Amino acid sequence: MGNKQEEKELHPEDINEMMQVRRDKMKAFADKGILPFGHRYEVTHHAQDIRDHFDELEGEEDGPIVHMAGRLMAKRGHGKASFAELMDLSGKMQVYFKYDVLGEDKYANFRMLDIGDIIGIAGRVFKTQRGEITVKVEDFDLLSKSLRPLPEKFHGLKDVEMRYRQRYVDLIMNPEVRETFISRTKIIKAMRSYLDARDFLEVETPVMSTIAGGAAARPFITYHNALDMKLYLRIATELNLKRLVVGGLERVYELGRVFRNEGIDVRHNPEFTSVEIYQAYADYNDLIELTEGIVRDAAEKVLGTTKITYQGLEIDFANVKRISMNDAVKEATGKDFLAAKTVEEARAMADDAGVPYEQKHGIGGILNAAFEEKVETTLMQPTFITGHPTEISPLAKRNPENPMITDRFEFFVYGRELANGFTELNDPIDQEQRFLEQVKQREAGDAEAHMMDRDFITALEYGLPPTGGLGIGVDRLVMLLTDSASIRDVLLFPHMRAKAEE
RNA sequence: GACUCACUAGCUCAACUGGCAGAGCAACUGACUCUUAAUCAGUAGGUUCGCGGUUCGAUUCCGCGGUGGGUCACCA
Repeated sequence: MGNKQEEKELHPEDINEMMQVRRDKMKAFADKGILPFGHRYEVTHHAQDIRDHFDELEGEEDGPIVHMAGRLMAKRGHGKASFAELMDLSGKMQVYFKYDVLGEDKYANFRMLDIGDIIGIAGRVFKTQRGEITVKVEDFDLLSKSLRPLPEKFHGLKDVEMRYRQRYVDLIMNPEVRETFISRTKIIKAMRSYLDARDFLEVETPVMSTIAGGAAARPFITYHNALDMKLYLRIATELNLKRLVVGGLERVYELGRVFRNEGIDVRHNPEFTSVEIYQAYADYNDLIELTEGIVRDAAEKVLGTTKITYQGLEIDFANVKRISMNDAVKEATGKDFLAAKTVEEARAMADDAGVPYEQKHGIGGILNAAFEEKVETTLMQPTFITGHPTEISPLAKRNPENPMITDRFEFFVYGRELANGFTELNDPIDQEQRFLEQVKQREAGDAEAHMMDRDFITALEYGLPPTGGLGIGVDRLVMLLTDSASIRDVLLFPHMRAKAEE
């Protein structure tokens, strides 16, 4: 007890009784000459390897010795024999500690272990009378003493705030979380290999820049001390990638983080992962096919099928629809906005259809408002919407037949935008006019309108080949393929407000 | 940013209209050499998110604040 008092003075802050007990055990191990925090351990088998190769490994007396390492997740003591569960990357394995095998001292050491401790074991594989594959421990080492108690073994960690803030505990306690993030990595790998196989060059462009362009969004602002200047975190990779196509890198893509200073909800995190892809001499139709291919391939590689179930809804990526924005709106409202000759006429149609719009909207803006209001959330099955108004597409090339609209598409699944692409605007004169229009909107108070990017105009003046471009929201694709309801469930460390103290 | 719901032991959750704050798991002590949410007996563990207020009395009612979830707004 005197010892306990001493320890309390060393850690006066918030060490509760359970943590104190663990610190005492750590000290007891150290007093016995056992390092509570070990060094390396030669692992020969993961839990899954043992299950996979049980036939070769089995043998209480003469089977080979296997070495495993992992976290102790459960202890079931029976006096002089105990079962425990050891969890490694591949899963859990039952291990058996027996007084007769280990001897008094080591068995006493085992009894001192806590759930959560990381140990290495050496033992032989056998099957219990109940038929469970188990490793009978002949020797073990404490590799890392755990000083904090884990959440409850049966219910796991439920508190969503703690799951996001302390993802490491979530990963320990909830195996499906681990699966989700393994899937995330597989999806990203699948996208890379799909693009690499088609001769796309993966590149990296600056995250910090003096102009945040390529999307309609408010940027984060940071500051460079030595240069004494304001910098923006990128909101898209688009303009730099097109510069590279000007430079002759005909097929490029960048898979990386972009940052947008906007609200947070189940679909939005301030930083998110996008992949943007540019292909010279292609148009938006080629990119629609590429989008379909990427998504289908990722689904097949991760799930083995293009048919997924998302939040209870069956979605088949092999069955994709395509319809123009105007036709989709026409179907939903009976109004042909592109037939409107004047803004007044379009406004009357919108009023009639119960679509709210703003004064700044032209015909195209009103069509888009009608689409967002009446169509977007109904697009549950994979659907490519094409022909977006020029007014809302400052970087897309106009449709040759109808300059009101662009050769653009957006890919919707479950009522959400998953990808966006278009034939790139490569006419520097037109691009400059569009930027000027954006700047006007910006000056009128639209913080999300584009900034003027003179150098980008210059690049276009050197000549951008006809090019198709595409951006995919990687997090959203991962959500769909892992059946995750919130973007936070596919981000290892979603953005959280800083805690007041700590 | 608005609205709304939540916050109780390490974790998962209880506590009727305001009346001594409880359980399971985890922990601790003991029993137990094939259990698997092991079992059995016992013990300990709380600033009920924080600060105010109403009340004889607040986990409960009211106000302000914090954090989180959801919906909306903005957007991908």
